[in-house]
Amino acid sequence: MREDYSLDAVKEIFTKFLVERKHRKTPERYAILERVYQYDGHFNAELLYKSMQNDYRVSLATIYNTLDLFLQCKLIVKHQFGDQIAQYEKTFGAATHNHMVCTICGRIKEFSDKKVGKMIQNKRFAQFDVSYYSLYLYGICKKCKVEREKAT
Amino acid sequence: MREDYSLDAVKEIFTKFLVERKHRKTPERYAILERVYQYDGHFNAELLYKSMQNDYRVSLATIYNTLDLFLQCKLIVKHQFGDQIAQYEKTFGAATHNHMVCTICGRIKEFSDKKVGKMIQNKRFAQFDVSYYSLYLYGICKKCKVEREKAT
DNA sequence: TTTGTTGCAAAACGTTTGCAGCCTC
DNA sequence: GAGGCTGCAAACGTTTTGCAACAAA
Repeated sequence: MREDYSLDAVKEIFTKFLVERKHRKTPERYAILERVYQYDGHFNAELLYKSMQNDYRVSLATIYNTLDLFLQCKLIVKHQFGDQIAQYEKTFGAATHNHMVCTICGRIKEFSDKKVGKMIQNKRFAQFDVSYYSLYLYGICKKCKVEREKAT
Repeated sequence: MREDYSLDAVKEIFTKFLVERKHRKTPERYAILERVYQYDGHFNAELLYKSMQNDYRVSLATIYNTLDLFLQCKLIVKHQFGDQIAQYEKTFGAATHNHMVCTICGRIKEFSDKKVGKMIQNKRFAQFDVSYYSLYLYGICKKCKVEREKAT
């Protein structure tokens, strides 16, 4: 994941991917890519779909289909934090970070730690080509901790 | 997560939890707990349900309800590796380990690395009480890599 | 006796699929 | 023009919920 990027660079990567795989360069795909890269944090398919309806006509099916393409060319990453809703996140322009998930309220907090990434990069995993990783810390956030203490 | 444990110890933890929270000690709950602790690797709700049907009559609803209790008292851990099916795993008796998920075939391989655990233990997370963590490495497993190379 | 828990079935939910029409290539 | 891609709606599979009957406390 890199912090310096331009939307054009991202589009270029996507175009290259589409051409290589002999997929078509449809306007829907680029419209979705632009919207996806407007999100700074997490988003899900439903949210993306609703946010696009005002200015672009796309179906949920196309959203899902297109998100899958973005996953394949690693322009986004997919998370599933305990509930059934898949969360997505852009990879370019997002600093490497990990997630703390509150097991009470479900809120997600990000934190960065270069050590984990370095450790994974340095380690050789037998017979496995690592393309990315996710580190989730589950626990209780400050807010819920305070509330719990108040209750007793 | 500890490697030395007895089923009795696990039951005791569960009983203590039920009493504390003023929940009832039903035979179904203990039957499910026993079955859950017979699994060495991952299992899902459906699998657990089907495996119990032969020797104990429980509904899927109760399975889900009970798994949730086990999660609350940390006797199991829940994973969602990309697909929609939640996977569970016992915590006692399972060595600390992380997961490598193949993005092509979905197969999951475990690996252990003490460094990650230590790093997390040593780090102080601002305003967040960590109870456990999950580290997932996504990539391509040996089998899929070989097959892909064969294809070209 | 009270009320938390159960099984059952139906509902809910996010996601996937089938298909006719459309539009890249 | 061929066939990949679209929107739409229906289907899917996992999980949740409502409710009457049951049983732990």
